[in-house]
Amino acid sequence: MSDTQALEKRRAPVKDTKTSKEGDERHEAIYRSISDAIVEQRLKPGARLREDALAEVFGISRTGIRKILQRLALEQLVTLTPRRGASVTRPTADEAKDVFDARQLIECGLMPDVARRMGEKEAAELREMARQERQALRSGQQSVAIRLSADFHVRLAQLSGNATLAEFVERLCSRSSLILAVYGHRGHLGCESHDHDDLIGYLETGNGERAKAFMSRHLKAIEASLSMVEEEENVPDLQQIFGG
Amino acid sequence: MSDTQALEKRRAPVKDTKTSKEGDERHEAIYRSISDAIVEQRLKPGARLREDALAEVFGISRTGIRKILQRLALEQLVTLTPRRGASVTRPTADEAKDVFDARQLIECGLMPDVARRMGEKEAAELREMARQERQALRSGQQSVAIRLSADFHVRLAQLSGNATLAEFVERLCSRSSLILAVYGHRGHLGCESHDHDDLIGYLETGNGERAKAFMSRHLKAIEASLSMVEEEENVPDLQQIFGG
DNA sequence: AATAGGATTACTGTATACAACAAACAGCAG
DNA sequence: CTGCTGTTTGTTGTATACAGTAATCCTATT
Repeated sequence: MSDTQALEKRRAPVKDTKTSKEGDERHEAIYRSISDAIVEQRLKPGARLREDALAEVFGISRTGIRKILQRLALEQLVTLTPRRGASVTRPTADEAKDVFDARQLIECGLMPDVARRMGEKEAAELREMARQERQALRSGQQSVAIRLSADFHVRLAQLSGNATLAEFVERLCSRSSLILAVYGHRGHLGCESHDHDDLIGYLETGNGERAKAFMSRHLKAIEASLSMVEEEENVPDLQQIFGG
Repeated sequence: MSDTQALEKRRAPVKDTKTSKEGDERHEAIYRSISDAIVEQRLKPGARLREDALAEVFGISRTGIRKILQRLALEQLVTLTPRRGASVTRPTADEAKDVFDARQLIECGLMPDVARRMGEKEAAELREMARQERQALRSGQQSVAIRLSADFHVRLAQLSGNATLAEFVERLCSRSSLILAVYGHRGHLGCESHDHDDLIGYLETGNGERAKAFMSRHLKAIEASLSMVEEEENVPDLQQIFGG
């Protein structure tokens, strides 16, 4: 296999001209590739992410991969253990609670601002996003639907006009997708499909308080739909059983 | 000068045994060194942070410095421009508004939880922090006082029990220090010294709503104390003057 | 004398090589 | 047959070398 590797290495230099011209954008694309794969659960929690393997797949060296991995680690999508490398984060029940409490506080608090800044153009954009989400769900693409749902919440936060809080919501939504992947029931992905449309309705009429209350219930419903049993790891039980 | 550099390089290997044993902790220490220097305004907004220089100062190679710089960039304490390197972030007025709005939402929203979890031990710890802050202020160490004030707000958020939101507050406080450094008046650092003690009082008696209202006024007062004039940079005027 | 153009310099971006550590496996002893 | 230890392999951590780019300075020309 190392022979194949050696041969494939020759393909990298071909991209050099392109890489040097738009290196940052390539990094961004790779980052998003991995991020999407995690959020869409194609990379399952606990999956190991070896630097060599990623470097080979994306045709850049380990240096760049490490940079991306660190960014993902800071966003808590991957866990970086000192000499063991990177793996997709497996959120604990406590973390899940923290994330949803945080979403309650921030996303609900943002609704009045969003309602105030809501125009026809924004409403149309959100409706289109909700439509795509429904469509994905109907055609059985649950992974895609999860990501589109997260995108919807993020876009909503961005419409508040506060970039800092929008960024926080983005991170919370990414982690939520991970939480859904671990604790969610198959066939019931957090957001009910009509919920988002209802929400747009309240926002469109400028009814911030109503939207806030609705968002609160919406998030509570998602959280309630989770089954908070910590999946047993490979060899964890002994300590638990004997009261370690 | 490059000769001196070449000679000094020999000092690095001496540390290797130590570095390899506790490399992570050393990185953490360096990170905090730089972070503190920024928050305490010993590194002023706009200051360039050359990788070579930092690498030499801390006795590690550029690789490690880059890692730290990237982390600081993600926290928005330093700005990383593509081929120009790193510099201390100079917050804009818009960013300042976003940050303080975010603090209003999050820190105020956290107060009821904090009040609920407040015990004697926690109150004592906070009073000690407030005392140190007053002392630093009295002895003219404004830089230190700014950092201690930020530490106070962060510790408060941690007492809410929500690690995720506490982390957000930490980042917001760091950026606030930067904002104070740029837009604050000399001699009037954001937090009034007695404010924090009053706040502890409300929290100690479990009066979450009162604490919430007080925190809101507290933050508003800090924001109001800023003079929101964007400092002229070195050579920026031409475009502004001629309506670029 | 001032400006434009070119050359040099200084800095970052990237890859690769080397070293250290942890885990897995095999071999040996009980 | 089971448990322990030594070796080997695989993977990360760190440094350094090389390349490319932007900024600065110097020179020449108008």
